[in-house]
Amino acid sequence: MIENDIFKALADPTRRAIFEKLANGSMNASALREGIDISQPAMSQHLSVLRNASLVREERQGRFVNYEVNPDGLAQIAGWLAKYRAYWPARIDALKALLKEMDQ
Amino acid sequence: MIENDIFKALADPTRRAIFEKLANGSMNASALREGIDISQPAMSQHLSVLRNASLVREERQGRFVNYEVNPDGLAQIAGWLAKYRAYWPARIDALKALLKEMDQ
DNA sequence: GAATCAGATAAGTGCATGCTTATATGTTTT
DNA sequence: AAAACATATAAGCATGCACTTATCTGATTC
Repeated sequence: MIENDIFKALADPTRRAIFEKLANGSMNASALREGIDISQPAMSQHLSVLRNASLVREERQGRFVNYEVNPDGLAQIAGWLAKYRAYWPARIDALKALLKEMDQ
Repeated sequence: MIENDIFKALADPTRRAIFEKLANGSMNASALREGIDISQPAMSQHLSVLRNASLVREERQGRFVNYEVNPDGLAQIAGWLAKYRAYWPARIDALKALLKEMDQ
């Protein structure tokens, strides 16, 4: 199940950090390692998990592999979340605040 | 980190099933077990994880413990997702379709 | 074409996690 | 107050998962 792959992929803080980094601009696997204390194989494995969860996608460029956010995965989460929007009104103010805070 | 707790909690399909069930109406731990092949302790442990992730909350009623969706957890996910809404336009049609589909 | 480089894969290891059985806690019923 | 009941906790076990080192593949450079 893809939904399961997505949540499992995001259950790891390192993978969320990688994803966040990619969200600020696509880059190759080596560049992604900068600033994160992680071995080359570990990064490769994390990227594989994110790829299988349709959270990122790759594009080979010569001997580099460029990675970028794949909106499909995000849409899946949005879809999952939407099932429960009946419960959002209770938290709508907190959400608005959160969004505003993030816009600064 | 609470964000981590939330994604880890949702990474388990049984817990997502429990959460979904609660989203359709609050109920006690025993009622939750119906239809899901799961032991009493396992259910109790899953509920503990969901509780710690602020995805559900409990309310003791006599010797029963009533569980219900806690909007706080959902708001956290919505907040996380919002950080990446720059990528939503690319998938906005798919999302709309998803939402419409879910409304039937 | 040999050396170098980016990245993926393989195999092994330790810790996290979801389950089990057994037992404890707290509440209601008789 | 004893029995029954709803739920939680404890302890042990098997599997999953994130990491490691070693090696492989494919592309580039010299």
